[in-house]
Amino acid sequence: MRQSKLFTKTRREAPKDEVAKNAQLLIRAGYIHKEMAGVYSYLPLGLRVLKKIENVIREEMNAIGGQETALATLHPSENWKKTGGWDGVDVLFKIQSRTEKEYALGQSEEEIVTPIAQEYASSYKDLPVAIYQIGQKYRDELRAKSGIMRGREFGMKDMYSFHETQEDFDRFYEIAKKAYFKVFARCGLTAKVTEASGGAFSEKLSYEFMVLTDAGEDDIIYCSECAHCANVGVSKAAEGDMCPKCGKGKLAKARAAEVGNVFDLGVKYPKAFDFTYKDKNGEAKSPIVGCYGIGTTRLMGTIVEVLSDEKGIVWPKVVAPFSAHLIAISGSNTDVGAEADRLYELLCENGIEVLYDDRDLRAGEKFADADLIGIPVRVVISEKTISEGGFEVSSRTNGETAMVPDSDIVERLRN
RNA sequence: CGGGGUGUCGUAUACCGGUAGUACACUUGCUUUGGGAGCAAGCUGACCCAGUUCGAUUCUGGGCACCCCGACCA
Repeated sequence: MRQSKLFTKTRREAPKDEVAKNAQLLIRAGYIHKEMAGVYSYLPLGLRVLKKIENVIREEMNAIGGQETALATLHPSENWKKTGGWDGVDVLFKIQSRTEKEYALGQSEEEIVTPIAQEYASSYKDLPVAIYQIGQKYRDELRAKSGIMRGREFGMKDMYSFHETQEDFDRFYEIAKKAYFKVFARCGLTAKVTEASGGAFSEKLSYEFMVLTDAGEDDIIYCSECAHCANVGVSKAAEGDMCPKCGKGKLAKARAAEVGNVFDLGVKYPKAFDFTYKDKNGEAKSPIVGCYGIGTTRLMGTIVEVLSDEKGIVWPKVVAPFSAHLIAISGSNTDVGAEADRLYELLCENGIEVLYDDRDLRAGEKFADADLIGIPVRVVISEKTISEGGFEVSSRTNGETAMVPDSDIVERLRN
């Protein structure tokens, strides 16, 4: 992508109505555009990041047997009335058509996925099964806040699994939990898993995946030595206590953002829809249902919150909009421009995603933009690098700079 | 939803009861070109509705929007 053709531009100032770091940086760098409180559009750069995050999640969900779907987001009200959600879920957006027919906007998909599973999973032979989707969710939040961390329209991956027994659900939960840790690690984050209350629709405990950041909305207590972690309020121990699990570590308190969660929904939804399958003995049984969510847009916001500095965003490689940012400092020297064009074509031919700053600007502005946009690797071509017979490659993460000869550049950028 | 705050070019800001200035962005030209350049010219603005007033962007009331704290939060 030539930056001269990129739809968006950077800006020096953050809008005064955004306080959250994630929104300030993402707007300044041209990733997102605010439409209203809690609703953002994703521009070319932002969509690239979002798609990469989705792909990481997709790969990990597929790896544990999840099957991807695209479920409806405009829902019949009857399904919500059957489960009690029509009156019981206060964040549910309800809309009325011209003919006064009522609909709900999907804030979650149990009401859609359960009847579908009912149609196809009528035998124990069809279980377990896990289906998921990645798409828009709508929640009528009383107060949207924290940029893209809590919106009224947002992206979420939600998976639903159906099992014969509680044991089988527990088995799958462990698998899903490992997959979740992989997702967050690949996105450059360290997640902790907590036990929390299940909310309005499950009496059982749920598990929340938390990433430590002041931009979060939850306070957690966690062990410095082992994996023990719990929400303040649920935890029986307090800050400064010895860890009740390992007995070695001290408990610390911190703010965290919930980037994912898992709920044991039991048989609530199958009961609401009269969904039973036939077991080996021909008896009708209700399947155990599990629900697994990851907020994709919130995850993107969390990455920005955690991985950024005073100059801008520092994307991890796997989710960066491009893998390299090529900057030509040519001035009036047409040789530099020609050499940069040649390298750009070479990288494209080799399948390397590169943002090529071919704009007629001074070096300082290009560097400032590159730092703000946060692509992990920067490649500079100038009179200086040409005279030294290579390209200057530097890391956005640690600032390390090296001269890389022409013969090695493709290989270097692949890694 | 309770409390608090803010609405001025695209963005950030200033001033003012007498019709709005600056910076960046944008357009044109010239110079410049390794860390947000310089000169010149140009374009662009008072959230909406009412009231007070000779006159309102400014004061008052209402509405709307946005932000913050809280409550809420699959």
